[in-house]
Amino acid sequence: MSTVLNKKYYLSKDVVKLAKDLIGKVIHTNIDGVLTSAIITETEAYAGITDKASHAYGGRRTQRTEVMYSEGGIAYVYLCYGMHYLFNIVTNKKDIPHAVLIRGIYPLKGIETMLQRAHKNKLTKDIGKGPGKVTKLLGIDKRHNAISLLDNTIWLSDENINIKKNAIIVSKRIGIDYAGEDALLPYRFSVNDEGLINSINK
DNA sequence: CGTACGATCTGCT
DNA sequence: GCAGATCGTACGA
Repeated sequence: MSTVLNKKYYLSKDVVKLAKDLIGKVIHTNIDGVLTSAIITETEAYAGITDKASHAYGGRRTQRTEVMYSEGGIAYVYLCYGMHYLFNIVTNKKDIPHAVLIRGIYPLKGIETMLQRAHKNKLTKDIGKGPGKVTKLLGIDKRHNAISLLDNTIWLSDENINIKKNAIIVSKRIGIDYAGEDALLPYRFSVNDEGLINSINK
């Protein structure tokens, strides 16, 4: 049985717990006329105005970060290093800029399309490892910034994929050395390859 | 208006 | 392991 993640889910007050819970959930996109879906294998939490690694640190509100202050359940997509789109899920209630960055996925449906988008000819374990690759495979770009995740373009579901607790790795976040001591926070969650394969093959 | 740089990936060494 | 690609955003002048 499959359940689409609803508004209540995204309104969770605990962004770190949510980031962990999203491991093993399924993300679907209906973009450019193609349906794709993939298991979420890696996430990072960005905990609002007190988190130095967050774009909303210190309560910063700009045209770009305004999206993060919306009510949970929408997408925050932005360009990084001038060439990669990064996909985040905005969580918590309005005016609390929490978000979860999706850093890794593993393709389930629409694999042919994803291979084309990645310019690859075969499926590998690491095809969806890395936040820039996630958006590339799923076809997400800045057009999808601020869209609802309760609609039929991008949405998430719980397919009862059972990831063993001990297959989830908790670590510090990546690429945020500028965040001082907050760079050390255990806000990154990922499932190891073995745990992932075990969950898919049943 | 100018400028510095980033929640990265790839290919070459 | 490292440099290069490449550009919107943020912020100071």
